[in-house]
Amino acid sequence: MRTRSLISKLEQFTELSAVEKQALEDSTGDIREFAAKEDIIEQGDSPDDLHLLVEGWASRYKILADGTRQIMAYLIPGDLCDVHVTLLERMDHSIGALSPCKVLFIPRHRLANLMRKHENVSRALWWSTLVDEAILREWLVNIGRRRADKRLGHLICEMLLRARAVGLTDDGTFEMPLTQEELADTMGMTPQHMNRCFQMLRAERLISTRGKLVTIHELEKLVSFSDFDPLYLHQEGNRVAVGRNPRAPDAA
Amino acid sequence: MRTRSLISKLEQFTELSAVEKQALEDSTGDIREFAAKEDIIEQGDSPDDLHLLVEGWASRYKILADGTRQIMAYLIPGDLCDVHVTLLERMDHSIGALSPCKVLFIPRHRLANLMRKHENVSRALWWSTLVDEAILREWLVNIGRRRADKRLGHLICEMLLRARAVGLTDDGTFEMPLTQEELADTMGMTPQHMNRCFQMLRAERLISTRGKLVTIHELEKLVSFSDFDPLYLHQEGNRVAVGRNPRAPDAA
DNA sequence: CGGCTCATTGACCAACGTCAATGCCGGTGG
DNA sequence: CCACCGGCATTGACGTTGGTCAATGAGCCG
Repeated sequence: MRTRSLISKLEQFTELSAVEKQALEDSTGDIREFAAKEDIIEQGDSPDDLHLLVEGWASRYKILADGTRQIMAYLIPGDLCDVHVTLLERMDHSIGALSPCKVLFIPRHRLANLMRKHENVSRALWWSTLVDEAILREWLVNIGRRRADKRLGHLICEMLLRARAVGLTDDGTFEMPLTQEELADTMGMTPQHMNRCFQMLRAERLISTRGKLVTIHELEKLVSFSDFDPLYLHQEGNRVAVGRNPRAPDAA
Repeated sequence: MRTRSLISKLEQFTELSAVEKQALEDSTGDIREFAAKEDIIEQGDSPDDLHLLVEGWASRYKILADGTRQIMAYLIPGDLCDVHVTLLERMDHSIGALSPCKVLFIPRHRLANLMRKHENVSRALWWSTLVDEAILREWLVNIGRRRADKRLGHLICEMLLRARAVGLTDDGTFEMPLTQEELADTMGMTPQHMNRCFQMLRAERLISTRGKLVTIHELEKLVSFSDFDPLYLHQEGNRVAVGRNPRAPDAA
C-alpha cells in the first residue's frame, strides 16, 4: 500500500471504505526518489502530476532577493504537495526535499476521476488542504506572537502530532530530519539563536535529542510551555490525543 | 450589482459571461451590516451561509492565551470569508469587522448549485481561495524575513494592488481603515514600533497619510524598498500593473 | 468641557542578530 | 587504519532591532 500514510491521515477526518482505499491506491503512478536538498517542484513549474510524499520530509519555501530563505511548510509522509496548482498557471514557490524522499506521482486526470467517482475521498482530500491552510495560519501566529523558545516548542508539538497521525512516532520520540539552520529559516531566526533555543528546551528538560531523534518527555509540559492548542490540526479527538496515542502505530 | 467587487476580482482570473455574472448575483441572500470591531464570525461557529464582504474591511484573527492578537488576513470588498468551512466542523479562528462593514450572505445550497451549473464560476472561486492562501504564505515570509519598516512597506504595496483590483483606489492613494495597533497585530510588532515604521516611510517620502488615506508617491520606489514581487497575487498582467492602473475604476 | 481612542515621543532594556571562532562527527581517500 | 575534509552544532563577545513603560498630544463626540 503506497498510499498507507495518506490513508492513515485522511481517516482522521472520515472512515474510508475498502473500495475507496483501493481506488485511491489504483490512481497512483510512478514513485521517484529525491536526494536531500533536491527540489521536487520549482517556482515557476506547472506540474502535470500531483505529488504525494511517501517517505522523508520536504519543505515549501521561497528564496528572497537578499538570498535568505523562508520555509513556509513542512511536508511529511502522507502530505500532498500541490493539490490545486492546476488553477494557478505556475507555482509561486518551490518544494524541496529536506531528507532523502520518495514521492508518488498521481496523474491529474486520474485524480480528477477518483474525486468524481468517490465523493467521500474527494471531501477527505479537500479537508486535508484545509488543514494545511490552518497550519499555515498557526505558523503565522507562531512567528508573529511567540518568543523564539516557545516558537520552537510549538513546532515540535505540532510535528509530533502530525507524525503520530501517520504512524511515525514511538511514544514521545520521533525523527525530525532537519538541521538547525532549516528550523531557523522556518521560524524567522538565525541558526545561532535556534541553537540557543534548543539549549533552553533541553535545560528545562522539555525535550532531548539524539541525532535527528527528538523526544518529548512530558508532552503536557511542552504544550503548556508553548501555548499549544491542537485544535487547528483538526485531528479527530484532538484534545484527547495530546497525551496518548490515538491509534496503534501501523504495522510496517 | 451587489457582487460587483467580487466579479471585478474574479475577472482578473477569467472573463465571466453575462449569464454567469447574473447567476452569481442571483445566488445572493441578505445583506447585513456590522459595526467596526464587531465579529462577523466567531471561533467555534459553523456558519450556514457563505459571507461575502461588500463594503468595509475585516480581518481573520486569533487571540492567544496571553491576550495578544494575531491578525492573519485582511478582507476587503470582493473577498469571501469562508468558502470552505463546510468541511471543518468549526472555525478555528474569528473574523471581525475592522471598519463598518456590509456583508452579503450566500446560502450554501445556492452556492453549491451555482458551482455545479457554472464550471467557470466554480473555477474562479477556487482560484480566489488559492490566491488567499498564496497571500497567507507571503505574509509568513514578510513577518519571518523582513525588517519592520520593509514589512509595512510590503503590506502597503499589497493592499494597494488588491484595492485597485476592486476599483477602490484613486491613483496611488486608497483608504486603509486600520489603526496602527491593528497593523502591529498583523505584522508581529508593538503599536509603538509600528508608529516608528510609519515615520520612517514618511521620512523617506515613500508614503504619506491623511487620516486613513494612504498615498504612495512612487510605487516603484516602495516596491524596491520593500522587496515586493506581485507574482503571489496572481493578478493577470501583474508585473505591468505595478505602475499603472490595469482597469478603469468601475463606475459606482 | 470632559472623556474617549488613537498617534506620538523618549528613556531604557531585552531578545535576537552578527561576527568570528572552535568543536564535533561521519565520510572518504590513501 | 588513519588523516583530512566538509557540514553542522556550539560558544562568546558585542551590536541592533524592536519591546517596555510612561507620558503627552491630537482629534472626535456627546
